[in-house]
Amino acid sequence: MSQDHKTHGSSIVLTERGLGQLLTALAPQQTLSKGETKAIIDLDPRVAQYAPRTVINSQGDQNDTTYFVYSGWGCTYVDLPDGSRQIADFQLRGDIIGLRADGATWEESFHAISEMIVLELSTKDINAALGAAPKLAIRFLFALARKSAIRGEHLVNIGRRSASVRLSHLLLELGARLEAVGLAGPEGYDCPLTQHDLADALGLTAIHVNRMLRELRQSDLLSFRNGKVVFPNPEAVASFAHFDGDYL
Amino acid sequence: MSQDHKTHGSSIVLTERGLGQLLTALAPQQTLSKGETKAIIDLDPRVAQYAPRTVINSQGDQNDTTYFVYSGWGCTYVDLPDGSRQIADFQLRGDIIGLRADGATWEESFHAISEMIVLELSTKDINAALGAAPKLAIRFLFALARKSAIRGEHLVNIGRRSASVRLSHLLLELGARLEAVGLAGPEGYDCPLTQHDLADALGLTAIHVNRMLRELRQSDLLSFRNGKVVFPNPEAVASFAHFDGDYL
DNA sequence: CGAACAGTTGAGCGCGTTCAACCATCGTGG
DNA sequence: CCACGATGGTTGAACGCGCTCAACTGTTCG
Repeated sequence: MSQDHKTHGSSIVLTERGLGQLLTALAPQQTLSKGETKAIIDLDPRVAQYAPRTVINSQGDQNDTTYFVYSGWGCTYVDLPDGSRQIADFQLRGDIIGLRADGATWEESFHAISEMIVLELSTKDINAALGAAPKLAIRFLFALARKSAIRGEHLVNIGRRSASVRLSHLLLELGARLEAVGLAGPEGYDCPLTQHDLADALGLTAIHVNRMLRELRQSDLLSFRNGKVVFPNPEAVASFAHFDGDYL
Repeated sequence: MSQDHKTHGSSIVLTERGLGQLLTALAPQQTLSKGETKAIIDLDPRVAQYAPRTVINSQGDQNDTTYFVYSGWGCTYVDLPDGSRQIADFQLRGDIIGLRADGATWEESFHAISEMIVLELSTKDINAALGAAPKLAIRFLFALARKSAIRGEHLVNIGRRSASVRLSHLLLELGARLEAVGLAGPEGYDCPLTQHDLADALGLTAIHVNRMLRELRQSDLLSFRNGKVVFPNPEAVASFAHFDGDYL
């Protein structure tokens, strides 16, 4: 527990070889070529570890950092003047956070939910490197397009679906994303989220999330207790939630 | 009035010089260099015109097209099994739609609200060209990052704000985006949206949008009648809606 | 042992919905 | 030319989903 993990995380020193291994694990959707891996390593990324429930980057910070998630759960969100919070997306292994135009402001905060290990790179350096590594730029483009599709699905979810469907859909999405990086099976997964986190992602209150979870449990659609999400009947929930993972 | 404008639009033939002019108008946020413009022209884009209220691209279509908006208003949305609709974003002059990984499916529909003129390019061709034109790839990356930020703000809007604030926020956002491309002043703009469109973007019903518009009009915050949005007191609405255009 | 935090359950309220009319405008065809 | 249907907008009444307020339980950590 470093003295400054709240804003900077504790730094971990890795050999170049270790970094390469991290990176191969970082691109689950699309394997990086050797050249691409090298392009990132040349940027001299910092590997940082953050304790659970710490802020990694706060909205409005003039912070020039882009993050790659190696392990743990995080979320990007915005705090509102009235004290409420909206989570835009959860950040899991392999996700990229904060990629943007050099100089553009970053209007969301980034928070570690469980303990996280992330790669930190200078956004400016990345932008410079992308010019020389077009293949890498395209990969980032597609990663961003995927993230954008996920946000689109969240919009549909919050805008047009009932609370119980909304909740099941999100838990199914997280399951599918975790499965893609080998952290879940079709029957369930470990989930460090609180009911409050879920509420903030779904535009609900924690109290109502609680009631919906009970309802879903009682209808044998899914159960979320003690940090474990379980789908007793995967087809049944998917159909109930109108979940189709093609957008992922 | 082509016989097939419903799915394909009527094609317009332009000289290379005309295309160049179109493109300079297309990148309002960031001026394209000559080389970049040429890279796009080399892709042999098709200029198409769509009648108001026609579908340009339907969700699930195996369509390999990326669109650039030259003029008019459109929206990307998804239709749900129960007949409701969620608009993810409105598409205005200069916006890019449908950029994605080669082969990735496109889970949203694209609809012309007013008459639209758009550039159509093969996504595959774009992907190929980006490899050779890294600068262009970075521009697209940033355009996408901006779109992603807009979606994030829409999530906040739908998830955590009351109907009247939500509505004002969206109308302010559209105003700011139009202003950036020279189609609006701070005091208002022409808007071809129906109350139903607004409802579908905001996760509300058209009936409630109607009531909120009346409320906002009566409190002198904004008026939207006969296709014109007017802000009698721009500072007052912005403060009421907690609108800060930095994310745009 | 007590404080802090997450989860649980109940009662009642209110925002936004649904259902139902009705009006205004516009393009069309008899 | 006017009748007509279609579309978008407007208003009222009542319902209900999800919220607020409040109390209580369970667990973890100092």
